[in-house]
Amino acid sequence: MASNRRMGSADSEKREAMLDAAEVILRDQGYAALTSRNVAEQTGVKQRLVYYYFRTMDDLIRDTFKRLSIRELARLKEAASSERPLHEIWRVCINTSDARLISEFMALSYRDDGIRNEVITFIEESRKIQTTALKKTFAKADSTYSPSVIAIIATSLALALNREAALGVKSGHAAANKAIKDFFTQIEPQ
Amino acid sequence: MASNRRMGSADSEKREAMLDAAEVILRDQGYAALTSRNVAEQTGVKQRLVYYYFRTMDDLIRDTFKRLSIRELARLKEAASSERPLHEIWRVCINTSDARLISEFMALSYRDDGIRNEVITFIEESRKIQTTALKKTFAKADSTYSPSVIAIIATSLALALNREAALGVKSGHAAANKAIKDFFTQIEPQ
DNA sequence: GTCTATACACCGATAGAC
DNA sequence: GTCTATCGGTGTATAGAC
Repeated sequence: MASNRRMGSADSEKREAMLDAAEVILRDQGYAALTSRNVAEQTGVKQRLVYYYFRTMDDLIRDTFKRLSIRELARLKEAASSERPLHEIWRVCINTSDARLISEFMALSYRDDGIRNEVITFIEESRKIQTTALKKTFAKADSTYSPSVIAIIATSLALALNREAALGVKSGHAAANKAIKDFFTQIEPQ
Repeated sequence: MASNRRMGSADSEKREAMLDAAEVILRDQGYAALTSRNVAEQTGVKQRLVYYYFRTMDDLIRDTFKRLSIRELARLKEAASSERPLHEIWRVCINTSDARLISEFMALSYRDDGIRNEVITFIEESRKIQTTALKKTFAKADSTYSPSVIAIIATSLALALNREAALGVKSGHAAANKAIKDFFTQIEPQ
């Protein structure tokens, strides 16, 4: 039963501010705290206005992830087209969005079809970008490693290092980071 | 302000049933749905009884993770003392708790001090078990790989494979799994 | 041990004024 | 565009009867 409530345009400044607020709330307080009242307060408006820009709270969460996804894929593409793609992609993965924010979207993706589809698309897109970059560089260096396997391992490791660092665990991190960088330097010198 | 409400003992059957219910709810519906009403319904009792066995809902969540943590560490220890520790530990990591359940505890650990401490202890304990097992096997095989780096990489990869499989993504998984197993077989043959 | 009943806060979403 | 006011529903936690 769709209501015929009036809605604001998608390029409004207030709307962007609400997406910003949603990111902050998700990161700091988790998805249970992502309420229309909290978004309104953080944005400096009244609760009712949130429903002027978003049909439901689910819509707001999805749009928040979509915006994040576009931003991260753009960073990856830029890194892939740089002079040292392996090193630059690793740098992007290690300096990605806050681990707390990612973990919220992960948890949500298992129960919200809309977010799950967005997350799957993001994973597949980023893996494609990474694998393509690795393939090119490996070919130049006559390496026999499997680009797709290295892509999965590096992504997994970067996520885990970020997650643990956010928790305060860091034993063995420096060594793992060095091992990956040494491996990439061997294939992509200078 | 602690209340002097009466409390049930820690080894009651109903209490265990409530922890079981909490795991199911967390896995299937997420932490926002982990309410005293839902736990009561799933356990077949009235809401009030949940507060007879747990002082607060936070206590219930923490005890749920503690029980899970003990169970998983026991499985790891058993694997480490088997005849083929590397292969057995990898098997335990790949067949660990449901990825959805883990992601809920991960998200919670960033905001609940009690859970965070339990999670940190779990990570450090399991890493110690893994690294010790790797060290022994590597020494026997004269391998020069760093046990702690391999432990972090393998754990990260297992978590990522489980997470993506739960989402429905599986491209490159078979190859990654094979690469790890080949590596372990090289060091730990038969 | 287990229950009914209840206090009080907060949630999503809407109607309709300005 | 932005607001006040409000609906019905659900959350934690408690008092106290049986």
